[in-house]
This record gives sequence, C-alpha cells and structure tokens, in this order.
Amino acid sequence: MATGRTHRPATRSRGIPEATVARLPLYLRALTALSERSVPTVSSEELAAAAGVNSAKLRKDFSYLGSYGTRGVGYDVEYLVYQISRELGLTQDWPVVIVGIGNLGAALAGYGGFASRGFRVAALIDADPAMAGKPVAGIPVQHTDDLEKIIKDNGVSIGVIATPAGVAQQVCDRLVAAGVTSILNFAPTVLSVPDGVDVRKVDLSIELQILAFHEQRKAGEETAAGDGALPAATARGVAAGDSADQGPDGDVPAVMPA
Amino acid sequence: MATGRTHRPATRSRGIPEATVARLPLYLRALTALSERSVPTVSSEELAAAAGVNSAKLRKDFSYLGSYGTRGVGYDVEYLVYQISRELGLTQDWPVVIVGIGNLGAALAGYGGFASRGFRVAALIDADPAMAGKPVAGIPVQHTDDLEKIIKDNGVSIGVIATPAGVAQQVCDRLVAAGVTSILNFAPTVLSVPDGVDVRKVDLSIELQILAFHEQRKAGEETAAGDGALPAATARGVAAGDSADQGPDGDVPAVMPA
DNA sequence: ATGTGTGAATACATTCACAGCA
DNA sequence: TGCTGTGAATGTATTCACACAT
Repeated sequence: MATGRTHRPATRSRGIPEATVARLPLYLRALTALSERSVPTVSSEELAAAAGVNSAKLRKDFSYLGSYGTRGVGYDVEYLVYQISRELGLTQDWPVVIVGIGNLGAALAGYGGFASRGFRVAALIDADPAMAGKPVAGIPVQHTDDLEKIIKDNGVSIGVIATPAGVAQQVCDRLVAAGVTSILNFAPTVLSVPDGVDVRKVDLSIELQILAFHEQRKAGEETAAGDGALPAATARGVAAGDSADQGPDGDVPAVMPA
Repeated sequence: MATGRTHRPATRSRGIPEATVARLPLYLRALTALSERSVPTVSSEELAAAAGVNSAKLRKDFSYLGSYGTRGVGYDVEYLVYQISRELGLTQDWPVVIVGIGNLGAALAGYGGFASRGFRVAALIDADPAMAGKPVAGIPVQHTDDLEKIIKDNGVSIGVIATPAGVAQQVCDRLVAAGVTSILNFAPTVLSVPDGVDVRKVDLSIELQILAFHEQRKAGEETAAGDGALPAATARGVAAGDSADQGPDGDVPAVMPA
C-alpha cells in the first residue's frame, strides 16, 4: 500500500499467503541483524541464506509485498525492515498479557525479544494469591480475579496462555470475553474459541514427537517387522515444517510449567 | 546423514506426508484422553472434533497408516493409540538432553509430558559452573564440559537447545559432533547443521508476530490510506497454520531464557 | 553483468463425494 | 444403515527459468 501504487493488485493486495506470513518474521530477524551491522543492501541469495530458506521462495514472498528490490542490486535493508514491520503490524506496539506464571511464564516474561519487536508485556497474571505483587522479570504479578479489568484497562488484544492444561480453556474463555482476539497457547489442549479469534499453539511434546518420527527412520529399519520397509528415502535435511489447521473452534497443544 | 539417500526413492508405503506426521501427535493426544476415560471406539467425526481438525482430513491421514478402522463402527481407541505410537517411534523411549537451564530450560525439564510420551530427560546441561550439581526438577545439572561424554554415555540422539542465541550454534555443533541427529531449537537463530540432522524451531516472537499480522487486519482498515481495503473478509477463525521450510542447512528461531 | 520479479510448471495438501464393507 | 477408505477435484505452496530493469 505505501505509496499510491494502483496497478495490479498482485502487489499489495490483501492476499498474502499464510506460508509467506509465517516466514516474514524470519526475514525480519535476518534483516535486523544486517541492519545492526550497518549492511546497506542484500541480495535475495544472501538474505535467503541468512534466513534459512531458498532464494526463489524469498523473492516470491517479497513479491506479495510489492516491488521493494532493485534489479541487479538487491534490497535496501532499512527499507525492507520497515516494510515488513509494517506489514506484520509491528510499527505499533501490542500490549500482551501472560497468564500462568510458572517457569514457562517467567521465561516468557523475561524474553528480551518482546520490546524490540513490537510487543510489550502489559501484565503477568497468575491464580496463585501468593504470587500476587511479586515481581517477575521486573513486572509485578497480578491475580486472576483482575483479569478482565487488566485486559480492558490496557486495551490488550493478544494473550499468552502458559497455565496447566486443566484451566487453559477457562482462562481462554475469560480472555476472549474480555476482548482478547489472538491467543498464543502453550497449554497442551485444543482450545475452543468463537469465530474471529485466532489461536496459535506451541507444543514441546508435539515437536519432539515429530523429531522422534524422523529419528526412527534414520535409525534404520531394525524395528521393521512385517513392514514393507523402505530404506533411506527420508534422510533429507527435513529440518522443519509445521502445520496446524482448524475448524470453527480453537487450536492446539504445548509446553507446560511445573 | 544416516544412510544413503540422494535420489528420490520416494517409495510409497513409507511415504507419510509431513503434514500428516505433524498431526499424528494431535490425534494421539486426543486418543490418550479417550483411552483414559475407557472409551472403546471413536468415529472419525468424534475424534476429529477432539483433535480440532475435520473428519475427512483425519480419515485421509489414517489411510496413510493403514486400514485400522471398521466401517460402520469407527476406530478402536487402544489399537489406534498403539499404531500411532509405533509409527511415531514412541514405543521406545528417547533419551533427551536439554542444554541451557534458564527459566525456559527449567520449564522444559519439569514438563510432565515427557515421560508419558516416550521421552526421558537424560540430562540437563548448563555452562554456568554455579549450577553444576544443583537439581532442577529433580535432575542434577551438569556442566557443558561434559556434554560429549553425556551424549555418548546415554546414547542420546535428540537434543533441546534452550540457550541464549549467541551460543546456540556452538552448542548445536557440539551436539551434532557428539552424535545428536535431531534438535529442537528454542534459541532465536538459524542453525546450520549437516545433512541428515533434523532441526525444528520453536519461537515465541515469531508466533506473536504472526498473530499481530492477523490482529492488524481485524483491527480494521484505519490505516488504509489509498488501499482498496478489504473489510470483513478475514474474520474467519483463521486459528493457525504454520509452515517452515528449509534448504540444505538448519532452521530457525525461538524463545529465550533470561 | 547482475539479480529482481513473475508467469508457468510442479509438488504437496485439503476437501469432496461416494462406493463398498461391517 | 453408518462410517470408513479413497479416487478425483480443488486449493495452496514451492520451484523453475527467464525476460527485463538497473
């Protein structure tokens, strides 16, 4: 959108593929590093290497944002940082609340990547009265009773759930009722949310299980009982790939504090 | 690099799509819950609802594993639990080491989902000499100096990196050199690994940025300057969707302890 | 020369819709 | 009759390869 570029919608139209959106943060991180080293421009090849993707994909991804590069030269680092930040909505800063201050919640609260990337921990919330008032990562923990007020007073629209699985849905319901429309769920449960609310999950156990699956292959077919064993086949540097889905309701799983 | 691969042996029997593999843990979790409630059978419809996917997808996923259902009836819960566990390689248990025992590492160490799901924390490793010997979640922390020995003595092939970004690559290199072939990376860096080593990332900041992107849209087109704004359109329960990729090397980012 | 931007080709994933088995 | 299993249809993502701007 930026300037008045009204040609083919292909450029800045509202149709950025999810897969591309998921990679923008990666590019942004690599670009930020370059920016800090005062590198003025990068080629798609270089940037792709730094982000761990291949250059064709990167160029295609950028093409959805617009034509921000210069043929024969590459991309202007600062300009791209700005464009991607804007596209991701990071030019404003998002107040976030973290609910469930166990080890995980504390780790999240202390995560340095927040402030620097458009997010601000507006509040830490926990159900344990003993924690109320105690500062974690410099921020005082507040009691769950005040959840609704905290959300409203701070205009919070993004919530992080780091509670035990048993109370996650209930916390989720309260967050949503109070106005939160995006949730990052670390509890190992499928959350049900109304339409219009986004849920993303982070789940240690799932990630490990996926690794185990590939690990098992690499280990050879020793286990092969009556299977039409397939030797190598997969030894590729799989190195990741997620996928989640969703019907009308919530989403999935995750790590969990003590 | 495990065994030889090179071409595209892409057989068929052993060809479970990545997207399906990524969902098996979800199904497994839902099935385990049913199993605990002594539910004997489930239909694809019911199980799909519990796992947060749609039934056609679930049936297609299961079709890659074999024909484990009964037409007109559904799936036998116990049997499916076993088949999926086996497919994921969870019938054996995987010793795992966690490197970097900050808040995050401690949270992971205390995660209950380990033991119950085929994983065992074989060791906790940290570079801080002051931590050595101190138990975290009941497991004594060991010093980084002994990393290689620990990996070898325990036959560890899966490592979790929860260190600050600055040392992640270095830790990764040592893990790989010592024999680890699967890595779950929580540090916000792209790790380079040789072929045959799988890397998966978990990155709080990236997840939040993806949420922010969608959140921005929902917020309306207030920012809309000369854009052919697209009003509602997105209010759907987007609710997730990942995607990562990879070239020849490693992968990406993540949370980070204090 | 060099490296972007992008149509066209290919690969992968989801959804449909229904035949066929219990 | 009810629900699985799966080909065919559709949708999405990645990769190729090259015209073209600088």
